[in-house]
Amino acid sequence: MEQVILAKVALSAATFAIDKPYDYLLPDELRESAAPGMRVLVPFGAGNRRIEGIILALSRGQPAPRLKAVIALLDDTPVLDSESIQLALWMRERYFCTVYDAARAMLPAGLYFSLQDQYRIAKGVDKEAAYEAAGRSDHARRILDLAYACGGTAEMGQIRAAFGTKDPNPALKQLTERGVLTLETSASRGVGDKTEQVVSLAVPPEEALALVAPKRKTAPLRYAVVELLSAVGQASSKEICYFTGASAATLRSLVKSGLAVMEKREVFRRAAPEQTEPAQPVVLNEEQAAAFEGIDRLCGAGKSAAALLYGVTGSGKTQVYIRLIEETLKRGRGAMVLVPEIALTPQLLHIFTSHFGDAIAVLHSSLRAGERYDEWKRVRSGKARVVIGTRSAVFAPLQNLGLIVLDEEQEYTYKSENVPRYHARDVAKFRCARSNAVLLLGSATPSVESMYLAKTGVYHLFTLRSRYNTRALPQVQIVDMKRELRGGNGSDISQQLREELKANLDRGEQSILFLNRRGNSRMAACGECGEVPSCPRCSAYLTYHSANGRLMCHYCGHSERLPDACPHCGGAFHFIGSGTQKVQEELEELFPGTEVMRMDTDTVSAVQSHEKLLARFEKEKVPILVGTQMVAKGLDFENVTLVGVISADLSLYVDDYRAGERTFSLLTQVVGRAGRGEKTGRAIIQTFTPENEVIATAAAQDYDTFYQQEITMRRLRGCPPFRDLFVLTASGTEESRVLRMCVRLRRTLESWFADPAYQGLDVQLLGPAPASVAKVNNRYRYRLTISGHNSKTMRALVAALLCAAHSDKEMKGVSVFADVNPMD
DNA sequence: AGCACGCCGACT
DNA sequence: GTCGGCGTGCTC
Repeated sequence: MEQVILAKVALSAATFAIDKPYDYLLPDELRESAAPGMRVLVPFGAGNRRIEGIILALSRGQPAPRLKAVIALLDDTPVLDSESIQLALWMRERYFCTVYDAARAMLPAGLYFSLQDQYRIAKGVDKEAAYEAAGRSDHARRILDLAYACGGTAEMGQIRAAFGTKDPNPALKQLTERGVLTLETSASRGVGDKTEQVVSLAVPPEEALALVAPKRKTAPLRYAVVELLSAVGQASSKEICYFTGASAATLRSLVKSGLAVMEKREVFRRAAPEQTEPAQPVVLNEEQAAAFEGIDRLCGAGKSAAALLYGVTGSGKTQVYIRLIEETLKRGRGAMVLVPEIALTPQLLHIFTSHFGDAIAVLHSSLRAGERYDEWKRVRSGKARVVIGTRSAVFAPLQNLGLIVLDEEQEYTYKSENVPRYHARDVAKFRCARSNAVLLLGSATPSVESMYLAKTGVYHLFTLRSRYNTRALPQVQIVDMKRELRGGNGSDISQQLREELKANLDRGEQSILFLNRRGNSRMAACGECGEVPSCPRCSAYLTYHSANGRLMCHYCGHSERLPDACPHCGGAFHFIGSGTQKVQEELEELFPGTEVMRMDTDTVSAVQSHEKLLARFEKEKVPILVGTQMVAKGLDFENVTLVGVISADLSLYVDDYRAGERTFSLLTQVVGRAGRGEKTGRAIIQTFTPENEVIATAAAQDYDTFYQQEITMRRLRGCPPFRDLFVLTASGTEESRVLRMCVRLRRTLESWFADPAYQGLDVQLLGPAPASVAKVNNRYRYRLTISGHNSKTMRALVAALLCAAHSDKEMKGVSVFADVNPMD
């Protein structure tokens, strides 16, 4: 029998339950150019709607009767190599996402296509014949009217809009079958690539305002947009939406009514790479050299390995990284450095640029789509052989990978909270295994999991115990805030801290105060009745953005103007939140005439200003800096000799097995900020629970004791690394149904576990319980947790459960997803 | 998810 | 009689 070429394709339209490689026939004319890793346009489902897919493999095979054919190729070179395809398949199994979800995470947004279907009147069909074919069908006639009105082609979007709630598909199908219409699909490159939408007024501002003013009450957004444009002339549609709360639809309607015009404008790509002096060669001290040699030996062995570099704050891990990368490049291989957040590591970026210059590509989420795409291409082409970036950079198309460094590996930003819910550490491990590369986890306070694996010999362990220039650790003092309170001091600043600050001011030395808050956001609260505006769609408070003066919801994006007065009692609003402002005020009262600099999301908007603030703090020797978590990271200032932690407890008493680890890490980092220069540093930790072991060990900078306590607790409580938590989240608009879904899931699992085949499986079911944010976007969320071991069997069970939930007919409208060891 | 097929009520 | 409602089942 005649052999044909089959393409195995992962589909963008597939959900997890139906996701698998689908077989398509590859037409002869595509045989030459098609290759695995290319995206394709294929028909799918009973309606043969055209969707995007990606070729996973090509093979010869027998023509099956129900096989459909690939319509077109969307790429001329593969966008994924075979390793990436393997990784995508692995991610599906590991993170319960579709293969396409995984592929999407690997590609820069600038590569996305948006598919547009359009129906064209077929060649050689005249108007009369067309309407005859439409017969008495009202729908078909309307489609033809539309097509002829638009010069013979009607876009699917137009047709849908014209039909409203009615379904145009039967009529379209009829016309297509009778040869009157032909379907064409065009693929255009995705959003934001090199251009942005700029909106400006089409008429003079006064005229525009006069036109929208009468309807100010009924169409406030239109008015707000016109008002903004009158003031600023033109703005990108993104900015307008942010500042006014208008949607893209509002902008379109303004354009449609002739008030505004929208045009695409080129935006400038990548700011010219900062010119830095070539760096001096790195000189390692004895300890660093030992670690370097040990790790480099692993790299040279050409086998995959993982190592943990445990180096106390200031022990110079970066120098070790640089030497390792140099050697990796010498071997002709590529290297990757992952950091928790690019904005917080300007110094690190600077150092790497000065060492590797143009060989570096920087990838992180706040790059514009075009910039990211450019960097991605530089990596793929081999021009850039060192990649530095955040979580998603772990997918960079770096060839011949030799080394991946995960700096500050304990940071939670390495875990994705969106689909695909991957952990960069796991993906890095996979890539290293495939490329015989070395994974290096670096940290001053390693995650308990990683240290456990290092201690049990799974990872090689390298330790840097001495601080750079053998500087002494700061002297740490714990202050009991309960006693302060009893002593009549209700403020945020204890007696001791005040005295130390005074001493620093007298000596002309600088101090940093750290507020241990998880979020940096500000809420509006009524001064009279205490009302805090919350989101109408989510069970969350709205946060106040001073940049646009609006209240916004972090979960669903809802945004509203800050009311002039409390809608309940008419009282005035004031702002509560990270509390940095309050501390700033207290300090200004304590030390009149002293400048107190504040750093939180309210004073920091972009990467730039974060750096600028710090530069000013350093250069002008601003006496006191108050800030949230962003002051804890990577700041090295000679003249800072005092660090104060205002409220050490706040991150500790939350319902998360990682709370201790996170608090220890934060406190250690903050304390390490003191005394980087010639002078010895001091640190003060204020707490209401001075007896707490996490705080005590952090104050003593005693990771080993902290680790021993924590690992014992993890073992006792059945938390990672001893067990894994599979969290299933059900969501839907009806709370009772969502809860019922969780109960059903639990029952299903219990019945499966009763099967003798699973007798040996060591599992425990917890919940259902409402998610920490119980409602998002009007959808209620409940969670069911399975504590067990992340084995193939367990993952298969969870996958089967998701499929069962999907096909549960009584549970329509409730969706379920799974996450392994989530971060909240 | 999204679409077709199929089976019941209210309309020309 | 048919148009159109939404329950059910499949997607190469």
